[in-house]
Amino acid sequence: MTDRRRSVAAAADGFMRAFTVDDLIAAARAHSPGIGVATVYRAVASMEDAGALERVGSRDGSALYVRCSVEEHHHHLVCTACGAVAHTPCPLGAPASDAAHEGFVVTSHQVTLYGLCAACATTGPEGG
Amino acid sequence: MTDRRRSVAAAADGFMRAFTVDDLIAAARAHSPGIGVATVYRAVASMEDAGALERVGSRDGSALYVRCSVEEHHHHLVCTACGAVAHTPCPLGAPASDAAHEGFVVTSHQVTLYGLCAACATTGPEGG
DNA sequence: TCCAAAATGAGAATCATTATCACAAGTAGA
DNA sequence: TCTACTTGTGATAATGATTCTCATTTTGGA
Repeated sequence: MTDRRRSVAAAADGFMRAFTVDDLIAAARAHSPGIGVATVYRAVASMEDAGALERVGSRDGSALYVRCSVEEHHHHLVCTACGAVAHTPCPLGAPASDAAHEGFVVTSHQVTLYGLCAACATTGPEGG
Repeated sequence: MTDRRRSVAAAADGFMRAFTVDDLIAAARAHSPGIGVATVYRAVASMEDAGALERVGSRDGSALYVRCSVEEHHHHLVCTACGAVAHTPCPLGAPASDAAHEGFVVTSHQVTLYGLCAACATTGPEGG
């Protein structure tokens, strides 16, 4: 792993919520001022490949990512108010991964739960 | 509903699998030869708004859609071999929509199951 | 040190999507 | 009929995220 990739990983670690590649570029430049756009995109691709990043939708045409430090199969809770992301155990379990649905053999799945994080749910919509 | 929008809806009805907007433009032109790109995008937006189309991920940077004629809450089974899409009842049920996960109040969710449709599962990877 | 392979940065290129604009069709009121 | 207004349309420019290219630098092994 190179110095640049370490910077990108560190920058990703710093986010408490979902981020775009653009956010990540800005954060990575705090660690490595001259780092280029293409380098961050390449780092994101390889981290996504390794399971260290996961895409959780998009915002205004940009892909949204979250950092995944956990190894086991899990999914994400995305707060629609503040963008905070939490991990949750897979709510589907074996049925989704193994079962056949009218002849359709499911091999993988993608689940994202949207709602309000504890803080936003407590303060209400006007609580910011 | 205008003639153009009817053409787009009819074109969408003709797909047995997920399609891109580009696919849809080509199909819509079979019905309305001169239909413009922007018109199809506008029709897609309004159909998605009305629940008649649903986005099920992307392929090569283009959004993928499926036609949704069913009204009730459901999700999609996407065949990774041939792209066929089937509807399936929500595998999560009430827990996902109502329950709190460590203070996180879930209000909506997105589930997509990937695998092989009956035809591709039967013929095997080399059969498709 | 020397070498091959991989990584990097700058910026151009690509391409899906959106915005703009002039025009046509439809509606309502007088 | 005439006018004002709204909405849909097609062509095309603009936007912007992402990828590609290429010369250079870095890395890891011997």
